[in-house]
Amino acid sequence: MRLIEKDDEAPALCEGRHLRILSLIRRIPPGRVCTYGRIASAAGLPRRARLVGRILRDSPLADGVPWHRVVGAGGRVSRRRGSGAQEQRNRLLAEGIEFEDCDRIDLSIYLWEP
DNA sequence: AGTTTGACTAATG
DNA sequence: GCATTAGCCAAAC
Repeated sequence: MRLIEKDDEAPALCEGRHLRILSLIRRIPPGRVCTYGRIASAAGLPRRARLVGRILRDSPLADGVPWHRVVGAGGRVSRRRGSGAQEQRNRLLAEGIEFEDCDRIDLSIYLWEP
């Protein structure tokens, strides 16, 4: 039996975590949103909200996931590089989501929980 | 190998 | 409300 000499299994574990998070995001229905923190908790990773954002930003596996339906706690669209935030706003508006005070989403209406 | 950097969040003043 | 702090930790530098 071959001993594990290197860390060639670690990436698979990371990838599993990524996939678990991404598959949750995929389940958010159109016209609804979820938060980074809730996605993380639902994936069994409480207090790992930053990981969710980082995956959406970096992972090549994030192709095709409705990233625009993930918002910050309190229903705010997170800042980021480029015009992604505006794009997210547009997509959410296109799905019928209304903003309050021009920048906040009412989670009591639009929040989707896994 | 140590430090910095975030698509985050809850708590506190 | 806004600023700060602390917790979080994988990637990038």
